[in-house]
Amino acid sequence: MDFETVVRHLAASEFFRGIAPQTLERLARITIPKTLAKNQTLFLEGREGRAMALLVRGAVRLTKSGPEGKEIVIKIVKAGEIFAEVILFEQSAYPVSAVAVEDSLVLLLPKPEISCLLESASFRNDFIAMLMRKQRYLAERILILSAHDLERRFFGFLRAQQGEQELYRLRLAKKEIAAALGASPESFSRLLARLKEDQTIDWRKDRLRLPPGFWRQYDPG
Amino acid sequence: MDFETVVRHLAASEFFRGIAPQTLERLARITIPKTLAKNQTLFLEGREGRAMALLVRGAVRLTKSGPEGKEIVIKIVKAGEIFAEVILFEQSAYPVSAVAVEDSLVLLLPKPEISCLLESASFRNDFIAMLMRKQRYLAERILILSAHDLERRFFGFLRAQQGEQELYRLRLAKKEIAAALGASPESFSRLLARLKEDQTIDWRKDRLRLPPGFWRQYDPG
DNA sequence: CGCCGTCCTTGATCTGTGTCAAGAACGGCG
DNA sequence: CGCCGTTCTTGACACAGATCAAGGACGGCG
Repeated sequence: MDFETVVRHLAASEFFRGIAPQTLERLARITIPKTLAKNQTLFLEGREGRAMALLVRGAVRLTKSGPEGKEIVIKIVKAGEIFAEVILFEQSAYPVSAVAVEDSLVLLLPKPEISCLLESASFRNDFIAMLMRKQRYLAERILILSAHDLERRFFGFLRAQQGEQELYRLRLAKKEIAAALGASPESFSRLLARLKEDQTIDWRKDRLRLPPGFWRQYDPG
Repeated sequence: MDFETVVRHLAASEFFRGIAPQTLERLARITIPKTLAKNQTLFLEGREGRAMALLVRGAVRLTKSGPEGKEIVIKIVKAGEIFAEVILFEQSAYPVSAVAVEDSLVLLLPKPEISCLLESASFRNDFIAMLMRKQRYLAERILILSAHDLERRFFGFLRAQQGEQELYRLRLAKKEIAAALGASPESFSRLLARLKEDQTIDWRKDRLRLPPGFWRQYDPG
């Protein structure tokens, strides 16, 4: 990938929007673009790292592993988002593993340059605001995983992923979604069977349709 | 509480350690000290707020409420920690409720002054590092809640609270601990009964004793 | 001391979800 | 097209933990 393209991707990202052009070029000079095939691992939990990542295209699953090799999904990163920024301060080991769930393109941004950018008050504010949004997201996820049943988690997932639509395009495999919901593929399959039975959803291939006005009468609890 | 005491508390906190004395005094001038009785609410989820908080003494439970009034504990804040810093950027509504679990003392630090402090590179680094620690904590908590059984969560809680000791002082009521573990009081009570039966623990009043070498042979998974 | 409210325990039962197993559907590839 | 590995579904079963209910212990206070 050529330099110009990297600059364009950076400039297009919500995150680096406000950065001065020459700063951006300096940044672009040290960013490492990397394409990931579906299921390819970007980094593993516990490994050392010195770069944070901007996901330009695709989707990446962040997981932590529990007892007996159980993998818990912490977050599915979507295009435009930053991840692994935790590496920039204090600790140098990734707290999660990152695996592409679709063919993806990431830009790796080495640590030192980012620290410089933080001198700028506006970038700093954006950066901190991003961290706080993540903190809220994780707190919310704790709530969802421990207080919502699978059905609620599923509709919450849909909304988080693509907003309150009537028609969804699901690019992830069902077992991927099950994992993201913190459930087994079997349980998720049973949930879908039940919802189909009740006429609440209509799922064909990767398209999911909800009845009109579904979200209006839906109570997130 | 007098001005000098506030300055002393601020200076003593790990968080404001590196701050210049005159800056600290300026900060102290606008901080609002507040004592909380056990079970007193500091703020409620969803309410507007403009101040973050430093817990000087005591302990505070942060919760989110789920369907049917179920309260999920996100974190138990211990003395010396900052909380509600999420209020400083982007959104002005608290994402959690904060209730004292012991008699406590908090210092409320209004937003504008903190923004100024971020100009200092060293404070900024500490601040961001703190945010990242929290992010790790929350990700870890997601793992613990969804992949560890109650017994593991209990020992993990002990360690997180007071490190790997043989003797613990538990200031919280059992039902508080149960809630912090994401379990019902009944389940927790049964767990304790079982562990007592197995001679793994000895719990009298608020003192808990583990057999010597317990942590060496304990596998966190 | 005795009362009362709260916390704790214990038992019985319920339920959502995990696990195991086996077949069915799908999708890529030769 | 047919094969084979993967994913998906379905059924039977297991189990941790929730819930409901009731009794017991404790602590504060009059």
